[in-house]
Amino acid sequence: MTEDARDEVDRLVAAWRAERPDLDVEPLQVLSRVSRLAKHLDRARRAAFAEHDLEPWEFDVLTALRRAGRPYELSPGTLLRATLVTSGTMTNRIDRLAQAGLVRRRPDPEDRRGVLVSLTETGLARVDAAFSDLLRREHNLLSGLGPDDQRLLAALLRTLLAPFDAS
Amino acid sequence: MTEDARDEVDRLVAAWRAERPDLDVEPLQVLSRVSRLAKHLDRARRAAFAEHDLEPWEFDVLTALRRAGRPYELSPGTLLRATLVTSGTMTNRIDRLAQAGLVRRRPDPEDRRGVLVSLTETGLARVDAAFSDLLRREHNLLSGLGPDDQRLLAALLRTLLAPFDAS
DNA sequence: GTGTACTGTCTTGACATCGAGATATCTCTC
DNA sequence: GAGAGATATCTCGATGTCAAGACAGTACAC
Repeated sequence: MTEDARDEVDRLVAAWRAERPDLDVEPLQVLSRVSRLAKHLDRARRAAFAEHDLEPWEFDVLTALRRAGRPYELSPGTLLRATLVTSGTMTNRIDRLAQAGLVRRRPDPEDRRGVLVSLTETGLARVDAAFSDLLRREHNLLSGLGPDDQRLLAALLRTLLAPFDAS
Repeated sequence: MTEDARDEVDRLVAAWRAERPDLDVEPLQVLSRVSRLAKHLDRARRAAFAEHDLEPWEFDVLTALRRAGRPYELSPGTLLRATLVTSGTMTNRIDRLAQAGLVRRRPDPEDRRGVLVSLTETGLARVDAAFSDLLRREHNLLSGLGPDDQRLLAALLRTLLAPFDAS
C-alpha cells in the first residue's frame, strides 16, 4: 500500500487495527467506502436537483414514473416497491407532488381499492431536465476512472448486490 | 453482457435506454449500484445492531469514541465531523446516549465553550460486542468476492472517493 | 354465494434529522 | 488590552420517514 494514496477509510481502518488488533477489519475497506460514497452522492444529487426545484424524494418518484414509459402512470404500490419506502411515506409524497402539480391521481378503473398516479406535462419536463443534468454530473464524478475500470467496478458491485436483489 | 447476470440496475438501465436513447446512462451502472448497495447495507446493519439493543445512529457515535482509543473521549465537534451530521443532531444524540448510560458528558477543562464526551463501561462493552458482530456479517456479505477482487474493488472505490475526502 | 385471507391505500403518532439562529468563549491583530 | 471574527455547543421549529393499524375491496375455496 503506497503512503500517498490514503483516504479517510484508510485512516479509519488503521485506527481500528490499533484498537482491536484481534479483529479482521478488511471488510471495512470495501463496505465503509460504499456507505461513505453513497452519502457523498446524496449530497451531490441534492445540489443537482436544487437547480430544478426538486427534492431528491421528488426525483425518486418522478423518475420511476418516467422510466415506465407512456402514459407515465403507475400505482402507489408499484412506486413504493420501486423506491423502497413504506406506504405511508408514498401517500405523503404523492400528496405533495400532486399539490405541486407534478403528478395527478385518478381512481383505478379496474380495481376500486386502487389509484393510478401519472406525470403531468410539468412533471415530465421537470424530471427530464433534472435527469440529464444529473447524468452530466455523474459522468464527471466518474471521470477519474477509465471505461474499462468503470465496467470492472460495475461488475464487482453487481456481484455484491446479487444476494439482495434475489430476495 | 450475459443474459443470466442481470440485476435490478441492469433492468433500470435498460428501461432508461428505451425511454431516453439520446442519453448516455452508463454512469448509473456504477453509481446506482453504490446507492442501492448502501441502502441494503443500512438494513443489514440495523438488524445486526438490534441484537445488541443499539440503533445505527447510536453505533455511529459509539464507534467514533471507541476508535479514538483510551480514554475514549472526544468533543461533540469532533464527533459530528466524524459522523457527518449537524451540530443540532449531535447534541440530541449525546443527550439520548447519556440518558441511556452509554456515554458521559463533562466540561472541557481547557476550553470553557467546550464539552467532552466519553464512553461509559456499559457503552464500551456494548459497542465492542456490536462491532465484532457487524464484522462477522460484513465478512459474509463479501464472501462472493475473492481476496484479490476485494482489494481491487476497494482500490477503485478509493479513487472515486478521493475528490470528496480532499475537500 | 359466503366466508376467509389477502391486497392496496391511507391515517396517525412518534421520532431523528436538518437549518437557522442564539449564546458563550476563544484567538488574533493592531 | 480591545475589538472583530472565528469557534463550540445548544435551542427551536419544520419536515420527511417509519411502523402499526384502519378500512375498503378483491380473490379463491368450498
